[in-house]
Amino acid sequence: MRQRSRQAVKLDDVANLAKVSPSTVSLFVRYPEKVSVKTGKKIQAAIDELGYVHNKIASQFTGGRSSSMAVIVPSIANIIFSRVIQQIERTVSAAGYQLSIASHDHSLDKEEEQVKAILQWSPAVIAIAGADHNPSTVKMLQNSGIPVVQMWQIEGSHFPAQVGNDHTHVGFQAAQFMIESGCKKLAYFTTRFKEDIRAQKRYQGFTAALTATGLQPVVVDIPRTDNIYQASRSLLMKTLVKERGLDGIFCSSDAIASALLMEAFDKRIQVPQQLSILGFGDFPASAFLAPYSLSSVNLNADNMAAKTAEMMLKMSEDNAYQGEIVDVGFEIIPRDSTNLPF
Amino acid sequence: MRQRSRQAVKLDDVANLAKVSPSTVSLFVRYPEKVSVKTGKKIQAAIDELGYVHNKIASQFTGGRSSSMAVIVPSIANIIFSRVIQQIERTVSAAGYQLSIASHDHSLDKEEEQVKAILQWSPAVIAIAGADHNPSTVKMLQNSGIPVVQMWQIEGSHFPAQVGNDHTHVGFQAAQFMIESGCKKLAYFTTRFKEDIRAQKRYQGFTAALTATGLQPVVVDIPRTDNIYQASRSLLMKTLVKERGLDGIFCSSDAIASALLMEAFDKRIQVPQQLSILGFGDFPASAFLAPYSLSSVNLNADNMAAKTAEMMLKMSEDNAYQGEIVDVGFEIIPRDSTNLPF
DNA sequence: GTGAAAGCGCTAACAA
DNA sequence: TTGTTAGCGCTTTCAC
Repeated sequence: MRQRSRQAVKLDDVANLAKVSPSTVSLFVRYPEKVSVKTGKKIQAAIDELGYVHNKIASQFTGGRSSSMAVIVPSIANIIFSRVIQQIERTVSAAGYQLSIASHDHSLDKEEEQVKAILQWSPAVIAIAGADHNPSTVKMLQNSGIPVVQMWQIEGSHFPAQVGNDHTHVGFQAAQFMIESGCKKLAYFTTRFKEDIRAQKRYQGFTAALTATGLQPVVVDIPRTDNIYQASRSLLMKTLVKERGLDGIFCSSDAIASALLMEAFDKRIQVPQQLSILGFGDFPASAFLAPYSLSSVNLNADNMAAKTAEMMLKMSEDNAYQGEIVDVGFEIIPRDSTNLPF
Repeated sequence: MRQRSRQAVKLDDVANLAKVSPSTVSLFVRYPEKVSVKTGKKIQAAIDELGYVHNKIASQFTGGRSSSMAVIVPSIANIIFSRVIQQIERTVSAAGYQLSIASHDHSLDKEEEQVKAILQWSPAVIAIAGADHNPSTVKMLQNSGIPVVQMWQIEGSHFPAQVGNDHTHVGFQAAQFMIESGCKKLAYFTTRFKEDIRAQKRYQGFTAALTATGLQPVVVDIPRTDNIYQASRSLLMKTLVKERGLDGIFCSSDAIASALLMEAFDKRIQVPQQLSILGFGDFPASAFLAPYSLSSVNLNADNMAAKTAEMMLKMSEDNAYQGEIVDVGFEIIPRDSTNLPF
């Protein structure tokens, strides 16, 4: 690793030049308002002249105050997470925190490693997606004394701070919606079903609603691939042939759903008369697809991100605040790809 | 801010329990292979028993080795950046680095702030998107002694390490392609034109190619909005009416392009006979849109991300390595939305 | 509002 | 391969 040369300009140098004590400079750098205007000006002049950069590493080392935060998600590239990360970054960076990110691609072991690595930096707060982790991951987090915000999902009870949705419930409502809109045989299209715990939860809810109505769910687990659109499209006709009478599909993401929509159009399958398609995530494009717009489950992700960021800040600033459980709710947005429920 | 309690278990405690010296523990924690197997086992046992977490802050403070890296982009939510970040995170975290991210939404002043904040943490390397920055931003980076990888764009000469594309050239080639495929009147659809410097560069190249052929470019700057798909769609007909004879559009992203494609379909505009549409970024969905797939400029973003990450690691590990300029190239992918060039 | 003194937890030399 | 020693740059008392 690159050897960092010893810091060129340090706080003491600024103090010397400004003819004040180091502790005054330290105060000024962190809380400018706590220093008299006159002294502040002198110090600022010295800082500018020397090009001093405040050393956060030394600062945090000494003072025990952390001004970094971390967020751990399965995937950064997934549009739904990237939007959330974007918003969290915006909020916490405006409050003076540096944001670290880690992703683990739905591997609980990788997640454990990522948590371990993050704890070594003692961030002020950690936001982690999902409720299911390796036992040792949970233990590490709990022992660390670092506050955790569980996001995305509000199931499970490892942490008192949770912002997100009950995915089992989402799945249940989705099935309900499709049944009420007239579907007689339903499938659940997903990918990485083995790894994606939230997708499993939604499927559980989906199944519960179906069996309550005497229906049998079909699962299609789209093989892992470089391009989910291609993979999804290639499975539609096969599935329709194999599962005769299939007239409704609930997808694990709008990417899958819009791919199916495109394939249905190409193959002249009437949507929604012959086939209803319901997405998940309500991507920005979904409302504006042609010829059919895509019905989808909107997760209030922006609201979730805002609430998560807010809670992160609050937990960082206020020791006593333990967080709370916020169900941000969801909404099934009916568009062209599904019939209206009767 | 939350007051971190003094560290419960420290390296010295581990050393005491394992009956070795602190420096041996330190060595073991960082380079396990440099300690004898026997001693290593003792130390590991002590670490496990005490639940010791290595303090990277103290480590970095003392030793001057940084094991964090930072990446600065205009936007995290933009699919093209989120994929790049994902890949960089994967690579550098596998090499033991923590990745910080910052975004500035195309504001050079915000970028400057973000750079300042990041420098305070003295990361091992900084990757920054784009070649244009405030002069003081460049100065800060250069004075910091921290290696910088300029990514996304290889124009400009502030830093010897650059990975990306020549966006002026991309714009030129795009125009060339559309002219050769028969377009007589071309428009450039973009958004945030004032802020997005790369979009401007592409437009410059685009214009250069047009004027060389005696054509006049039209620019449509889509107003800032919450949903680019909606905003793009709503501008197509207006533009076609206003700019009679318009028969080709080069878009600043595949999001805009696919929205126009949808709108064209809805309005029964023949694509590509009446109107050619060329995207930028080659989103995963673009090849699989129906009824027309979208022609687009593929930027080899995955390759760019890989090269960037590789260079970041190399610059971190090897003091002497100054980086290099890598043009990852691009490819215009002809699909249904454009005619074949004659 | 400002200054003096002590020490945070670790690593880098060096020595053994 | 392991131990000893010194000190990184800052913040935090506690004075004044």
